[in-house]
Amino acid sequence: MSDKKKQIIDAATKSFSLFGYKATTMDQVAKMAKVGKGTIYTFFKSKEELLEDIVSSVISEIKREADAAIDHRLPFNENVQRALQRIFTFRKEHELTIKLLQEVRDIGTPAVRDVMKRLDREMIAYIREKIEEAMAKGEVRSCDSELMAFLMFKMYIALNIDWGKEHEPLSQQKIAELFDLYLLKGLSP
Amino acid sequence: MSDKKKQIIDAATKSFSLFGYKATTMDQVAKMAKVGKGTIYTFFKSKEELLEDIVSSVISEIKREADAAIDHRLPFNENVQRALQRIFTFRKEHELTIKLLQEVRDIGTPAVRDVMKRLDREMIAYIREKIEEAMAKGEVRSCDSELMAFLMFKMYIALNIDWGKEHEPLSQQKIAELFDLYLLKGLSP
DNA sequence: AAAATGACTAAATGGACAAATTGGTCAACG
DNA sequence: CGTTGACCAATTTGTCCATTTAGTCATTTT
Repeated sequence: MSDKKKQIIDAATKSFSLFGYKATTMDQVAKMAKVGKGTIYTFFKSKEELLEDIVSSVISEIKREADAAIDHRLPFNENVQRALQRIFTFRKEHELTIKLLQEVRDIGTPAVRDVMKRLDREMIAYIREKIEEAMAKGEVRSCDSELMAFLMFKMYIALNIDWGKEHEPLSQQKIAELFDLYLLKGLSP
Repeated sequence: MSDKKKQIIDAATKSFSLFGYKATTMDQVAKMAKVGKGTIYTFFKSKEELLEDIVSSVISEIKREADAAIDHRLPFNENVQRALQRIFTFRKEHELTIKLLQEVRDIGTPAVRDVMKRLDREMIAYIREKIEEAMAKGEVRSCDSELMAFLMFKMYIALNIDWGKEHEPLSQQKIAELFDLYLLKGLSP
């Protein structure tokens, strides 16, 4: 990748993280990246595509991190939980995802909504892969992997994020227990 | 309840259902109810309280309907599903709840957000009661009933509402199966 | 020639101000 | 005493106009 493209991506990432997508101007990105504004448009056809590219990188990074959390000697239920935990820890701790999610909640910028929806879909697709691998190995019984991944994702959000809004947040340990008891029990072969 | 109060409640319910909370004016309600505007304020201290009272009635109505769906000769898992099904069918089919939920999504009117949050909390409390009754009878193993009710509620939303946004909606039968397999299995004594 | 640039444009946004609307009150009424 | 609608303060809406912004492209730089 060219030097200038990297500078642009770095600058935009920093600005999106700091001010959000809407409040970031292309002039600002150009200045921070120390390039002319026109240069940005030789690499990206619009502001929206710039965001999409950056979020694609984030998605790859999250998948890499989730993969790193997986230990193939451990059973499926343990691994899927480790992966989910990493995914949501990332979302909660990385400035860019924090800022973008906040922007969706507070302003509802359509471009950001779309891109965060894609992030969700990709995370579900990732979990789905893991389920299918486990199914192939006979670690879990056969099931609709898309639906199962969707359910795991939603349940994790419920436990990890939603519950904490009106109650004392659950420990990772407690979440793991519940996950095991209620969701994974039904999956055992 | 006085005649005039009923007229006011009926008019407001109709107007909220038709135009939403924000787009309903107190003058309009007064006119529809064929009373002076001041009369409204002898029964309700504000527009918000009028909404709250109406939603309280809706909550009671939903609970009554859910209760009617329960058959004490059937096992817990069957009954809890029947109740949940009724609850969400109500939300999807009644003009008032449809309009108010739409208003929260599209405009985010704070008063409506608050009142719909309360509706959710009350539904969870209702499910919680059913769980505790079942626990007392030994139909399900002992557990944190609040947490369990919360999980059931969230899972039902995921299956009944969220899944359908990006996939072919699930049949009630399929939802029941999944519910049984994944959530209720972990609850069996 | 290819890559980079920033002045430029059309469109969107925001601010300031007036006009209209609305939730809530209360003196008067029957 | 229950009811009312004219009235008020406050918010919302409509309307300018100035500013800002995403995106383009003729020109410059390499």
